Amino acid sequence: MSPSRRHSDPQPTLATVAERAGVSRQTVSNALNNPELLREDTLAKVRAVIAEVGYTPNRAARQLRTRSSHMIGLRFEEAQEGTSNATMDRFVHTLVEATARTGHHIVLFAGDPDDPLDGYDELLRATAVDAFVITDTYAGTPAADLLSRVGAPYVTFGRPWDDPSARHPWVDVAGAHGARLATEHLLEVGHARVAWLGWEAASRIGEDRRAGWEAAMAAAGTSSDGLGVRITDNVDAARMAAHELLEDPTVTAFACASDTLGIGVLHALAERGLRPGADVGVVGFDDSLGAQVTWPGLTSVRQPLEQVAIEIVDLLHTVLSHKTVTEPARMLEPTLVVRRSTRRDSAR
Amino acid sequence: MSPSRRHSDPQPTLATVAERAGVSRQTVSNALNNPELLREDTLAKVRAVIAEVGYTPNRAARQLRTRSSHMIGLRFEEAQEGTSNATMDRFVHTLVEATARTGHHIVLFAGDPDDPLDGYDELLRATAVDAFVITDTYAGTPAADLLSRVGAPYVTFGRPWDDPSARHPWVDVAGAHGARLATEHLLEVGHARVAWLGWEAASRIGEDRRAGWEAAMAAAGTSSDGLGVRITDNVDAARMAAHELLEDPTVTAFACASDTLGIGVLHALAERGLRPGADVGVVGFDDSLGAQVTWPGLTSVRQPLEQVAIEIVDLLHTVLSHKTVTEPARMLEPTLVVRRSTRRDSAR
DNA sequence: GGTCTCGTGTGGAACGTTCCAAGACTAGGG
DNA sequence: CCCTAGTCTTGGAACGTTCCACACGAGACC
Repeated sequence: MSPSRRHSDPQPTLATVAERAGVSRQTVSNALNNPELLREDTLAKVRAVIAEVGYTPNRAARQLRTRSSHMIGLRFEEAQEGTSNATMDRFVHTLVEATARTGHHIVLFAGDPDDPLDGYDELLRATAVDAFVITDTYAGTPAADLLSRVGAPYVTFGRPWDDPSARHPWVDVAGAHGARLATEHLLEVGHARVAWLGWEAASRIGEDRRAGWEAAMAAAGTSSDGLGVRITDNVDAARMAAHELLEDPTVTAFACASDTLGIGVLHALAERGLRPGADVGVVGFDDSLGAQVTWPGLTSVRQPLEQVAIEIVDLLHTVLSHKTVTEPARMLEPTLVVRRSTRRDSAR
Repeated sequence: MSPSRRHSDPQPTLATVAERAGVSRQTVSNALNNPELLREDTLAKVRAVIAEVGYTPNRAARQLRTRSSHMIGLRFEEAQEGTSNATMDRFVHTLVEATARTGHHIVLFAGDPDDPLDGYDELLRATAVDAFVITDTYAGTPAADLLSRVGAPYVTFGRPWDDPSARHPWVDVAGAHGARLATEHLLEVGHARVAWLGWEAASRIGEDRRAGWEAAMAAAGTSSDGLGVRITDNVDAARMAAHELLEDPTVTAFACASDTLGIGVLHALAERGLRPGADVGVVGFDDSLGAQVTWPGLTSVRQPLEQVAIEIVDLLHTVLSHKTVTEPARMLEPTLVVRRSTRRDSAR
């Protein structure tokens, strides 16, 4: 029994592979990164040895030399009730899958909720990540500004609301279009006066969606006066607002800025003995799990989050390969998922 | 204007700091990693320079030398409808925060859904992560077995169902206890015959929870014969099962293995014109967003996911510092969140 | 006064990779 | 036959950090 016998064989390195293949280290490196430089038989031989010993390049060494970590930073925000938080993992999952295809990984980091910049520069200075994906553009874009200033690559999910002249790459979903789809659907189903339950005026996203509702109402030639309400994103606030609007019997439909609000309306209907769909139409926003499971099913605007993630990775890839981004801004369109809350027939 | 002027100053390194502070590289390294080795004034001087130039150690270099990346791998599973998926981001968020406190980060990776091992050894061989957190112990623990075999550290969320003799560190929530709490609560509120809606027998977690219901029923001296049902985790299956059970007028309460099933019961009640809480009691499991927003609010068993994450990080920390783990298995207890679906008074 | 210890600080080497400049071999042209 | 151009391969250096062995000076002890 040899005394220095290791519990398992040490990790194979470039040198190990080179020796076994009878070539130099650099040749093995080329086999991995520039295979076209090698003669066919040499390449085949090296590859065989790589497979045989199960060699994988050491990321740290590669990162040290090339100054690129193949890691993408994503600040994982505090789970805030309501908004699009619940839909976040649909997005993150596709992001992980899409980045994997280019050999990148997603690194999550936390940050002080009161400091939108916290965490970014630490990772950057430690050269732990190559780029960032920024998802919170609700409250301006301080993180994006910071990264621009230090010249770090990033892509945002969300347009630069405050600065239309910003030239950084971003992907967003046309919320106004989604609200318009929702409203048009309700009008088509036969509702004349469609109310809007939206967020406070400070929310850019909320105002954008509201604009879609207004546009659809205007296009139908219906006045939207007194039908639009701004409240906080919370079931009870929506329930109470719905009760108030339903005092006017001509109001028979609600388009909402979120599923939470839509569910609040359903609560109000339940309390009034009104049937969702048959009596009053309701549309939510985000197609969250809540919309899917709540009784009797809430029609909702679905954001193409998978596509958003794919576009973001595509932009990241372009930015990281130092190409100029020809089209840095991409706006995607949401779709409508119809459920029983907008079906006039009460048949199941 | 100097011709070689860079857009921004290059990253400061250990050498930069050493030179400015008039000490050697090693002394700066010690200031960071072994401050007790330095004289007080030297330490102060070095720290001042570090702060002044904004130095952060390069992770790649450190990782290369110390062979530890301070990264924790987490395979981000496909979002599967139902189960505890919806609650996953509550868990992940705390995990990120807790790991940050020890200077670690979470790296997400994807894997072929059909291959539970996919992705693990690639990260491992590339020395990209120090350890893993494994969250899917439903279908056995092939990933854990792989990691054990190659000697890689890991902690699982979920006990080793198939192998009680397994000695790896894990954290889990006592599902049986949760179901027991749910059932006892329903009995206390005045329901005599509490039905159980659970998953198929193949689910270890499902059977564990069911055992809690059976225990509570037995303790109350009530027969549970014919009251336990095994179905797939889906709203409609639960709705139909509830309709069937409600044909027996003595059945006035349901404990469920998931919120999805609980919501299915609420659908059935709505269709029968029965009032949740007042007429029939319903308890779900997981305290998902759905339980919180669905009308009129679903009482549910809440898993202490934040605590689970904290315990996992604690175990990871112990494992990574090569200490022997004194208590590798930790079972946490869930709590009951009471909402209107179990309130007999119909007052709001 | 020499030696031994202790508290501090130093410079060389190493981690595993890729960049760089140059070497070895092959083939083609004068 | 030599020179050159081109193809393929090579060893040395470098990335920024930490490990290691050792140097230095001060005080304690014999």
